[in-house]
Amino acid sequence: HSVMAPLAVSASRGVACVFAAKKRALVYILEEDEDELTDTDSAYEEGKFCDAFHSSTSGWRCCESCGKTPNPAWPPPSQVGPSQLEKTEDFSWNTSSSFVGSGPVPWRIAPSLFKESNIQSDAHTKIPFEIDVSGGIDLFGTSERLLAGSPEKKQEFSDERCFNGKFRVGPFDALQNGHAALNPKDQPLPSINIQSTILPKNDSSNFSVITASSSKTELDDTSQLSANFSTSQTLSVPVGKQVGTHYRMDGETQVRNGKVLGDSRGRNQLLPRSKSVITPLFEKTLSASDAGRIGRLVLPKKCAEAYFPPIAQPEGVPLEVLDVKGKEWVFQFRFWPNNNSRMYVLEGITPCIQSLKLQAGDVVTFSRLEPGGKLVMGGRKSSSVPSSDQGDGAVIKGSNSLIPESCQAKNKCVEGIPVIGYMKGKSPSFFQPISHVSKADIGSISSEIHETKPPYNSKGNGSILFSKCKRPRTENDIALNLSMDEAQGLIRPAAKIVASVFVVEGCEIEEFEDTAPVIGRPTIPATDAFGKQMQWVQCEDCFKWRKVPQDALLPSEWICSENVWDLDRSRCSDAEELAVGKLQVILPAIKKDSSKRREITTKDAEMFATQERHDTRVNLAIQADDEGISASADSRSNHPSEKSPKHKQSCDCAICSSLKHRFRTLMDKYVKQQLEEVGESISQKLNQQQLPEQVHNVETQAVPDTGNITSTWGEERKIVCLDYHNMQKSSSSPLKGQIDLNIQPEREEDVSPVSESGTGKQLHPHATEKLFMQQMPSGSGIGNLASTRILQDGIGANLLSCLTVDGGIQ
DNA sequence: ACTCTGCATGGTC
DNA sequence: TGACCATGCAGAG
Repeated sequence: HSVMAPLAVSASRGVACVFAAKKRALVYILEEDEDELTDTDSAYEEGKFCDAFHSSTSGWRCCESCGKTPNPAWPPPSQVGPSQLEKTEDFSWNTSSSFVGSGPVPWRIAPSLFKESNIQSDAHTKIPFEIDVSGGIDLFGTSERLLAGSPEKKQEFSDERCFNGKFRVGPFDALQNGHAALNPKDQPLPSINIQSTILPKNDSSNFSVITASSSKTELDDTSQLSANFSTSQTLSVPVGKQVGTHYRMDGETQVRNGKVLGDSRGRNQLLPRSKSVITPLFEKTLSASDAGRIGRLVLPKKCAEAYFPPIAQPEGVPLEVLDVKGKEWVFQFRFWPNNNSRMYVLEGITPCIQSLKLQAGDVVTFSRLEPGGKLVMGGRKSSSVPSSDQGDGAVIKGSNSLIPESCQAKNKCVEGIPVIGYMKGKSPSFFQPISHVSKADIGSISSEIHETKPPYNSKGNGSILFSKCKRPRTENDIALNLSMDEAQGLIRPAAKIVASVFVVEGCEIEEFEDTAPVIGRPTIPATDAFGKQMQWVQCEDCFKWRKVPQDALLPSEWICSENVWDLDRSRCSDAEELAVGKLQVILPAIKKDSSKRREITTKDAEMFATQERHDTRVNLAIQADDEGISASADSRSNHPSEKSPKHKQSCDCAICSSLKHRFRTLMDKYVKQQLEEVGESISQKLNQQQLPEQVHNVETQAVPDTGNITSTWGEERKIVCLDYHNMQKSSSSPLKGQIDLNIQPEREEDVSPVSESGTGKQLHPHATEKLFMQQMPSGSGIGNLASTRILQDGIGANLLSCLTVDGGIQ
């Protein structure tokens, strides 16, 4: 440890620490809220590096024993031409002066997905995209879709990307001999956690770059894109049928227009037939000069230094590049001295640009194809990516015209998180994490160009959230940033639709094909006397509980009249199937007398305010997704209703439905988790007290002969579900457990009871928990969960009641 | 006169 | 204020 001295620290957002030893260095950017990494211990403890810390060996190095090695940003010496090797000598990472150039690259992830998982990419994690494509390389983004890194964990497909040559590296610019060192690990908001690292690989100054790729990729029906992570997690997505896909991956960094391309989605513009790994590097919007006849493409300095071979002489080196068509080009990669700096250019690109039919305003992308380490150059027509690079700017669907000039001119404000998923065709991307998703992103998505926006801000702003775009971020922007992850959690597949689940970086990704997710009224799964699966649902109007088929997908405002399965109970005036007493045993949370709903307390008001904020975000997310760019523009500053149609409670649009359904799923999971804890406590209690008979009692009471609660989730879960329902009802919300899709953002801070009372809706899991806790008597000594109470009160018949009550704990 | 090359300038961040 | 980069421009070919 002693040899590892911090070379640089402190960044406006986050802390960058550089450790160098024996010509090896590592830049590590800490998350904003993380404690400053001041020693290697912490890094090691966080599992950033080797699985085993080699205390006997100084410096970070290619760890043979762990198999973790720096990720070469550029092909190893063997793959680099002689001239390049020559140059590398000039750029050796010498001891403490190792870094020059880029500083921390801001990484952001889709909030929710990884928020829970708290995924932290291993600094050495490589997230190239293993692509198996049969459609050839798509350079124009007409068929692009990216999978990327931080599923959010930073995201957000990871996120530091370089667009137009600018890394989002914060104040920390570590350059050595003109080579940028990137190491983004920035996850300000709940989002995809992406880390990018450039490590000096050896004395010959080859450096490694771990890039999080994020790009959008739209694949043809036969294409397959898979992201192969060094962590052995793989993502295989049948692109052609991806309707809604949750990607949760940690990504690496890429640069796009100076921004590292590193989202959770890897742009697979390059689609070789054979399985190859493509690591998106960066992209740049062609300027007039770039696209001019001169044939010189100005390369973003940091990108050039990070991903192109190091050059010591202005003459540079010839660079072989493949285009999407597989054609090989040779450009001269060189630089001009400029203000004591360098201006990197690719010369001789005109033929290639023309071949790709690119022009000023279009985007040229650079990726690296493995094996071989060849550079692949792609392009994307600007027309296909409306305002894509302008990110935060006001954007109108399909048009760049509304992009703030400041953003357009410099391709700044490129922000947003790579679209996590997308809806084929014109469907909005349900799963795009609103967080960090710029309006432009939304716009591009809605326009069938599922473009991934590098969150990277050209000028090294370092944070998507703090884009240098002149337009001040509005409250709605923030809401968007916070809501998509949550919104994602609300989406669930339609009835009978089984999502394909695959795991990426330990995160489950649900993929739905061809069927938009839906939202249904919460129900309580159960089994009837014949052992048949069914579910209980409460009428929206009379609050009576009815049995419906297990596969029944009910609208959020389901009422008795819609009970087509039991016409004898298709009216609110019809009696319930179960006697009150029995029903209460089964559904203890039921409170049939709405008049007895407890009054809203201050705490409740706060709780509801939280809900409202949450829902507002969801609402915004919905709008953004649903209405594309125009919606985004609306949501930015105005209440949805002011410029766009409201989503009614009964709205059955795909987005609303999806969110509602997803919410239910999420709720189930949450409840299950909580109940597992409760159950665990109970089990412990039982073991301690040795009261098996009480357990029996519980089961007996919870499983009446009629309407037995299904064992699908276990008893605990059932109980919580009931409580959940009860809480909903007890919210005194006129909306009764529905998501208010039209909450005004302006009211986010409005915590008045009046406000709350009018915005009752389904609770976000966390909100539910909060409410749950708030409902517990403060002096009851109840801990975080009812389990505590259960332990205190014992188990058995008290179990159910202790968890449910008129909105509180009995 | 035109193109290419290298550098300088100025705007933006 | 400095870095970056788009573009202009002058000199050379």
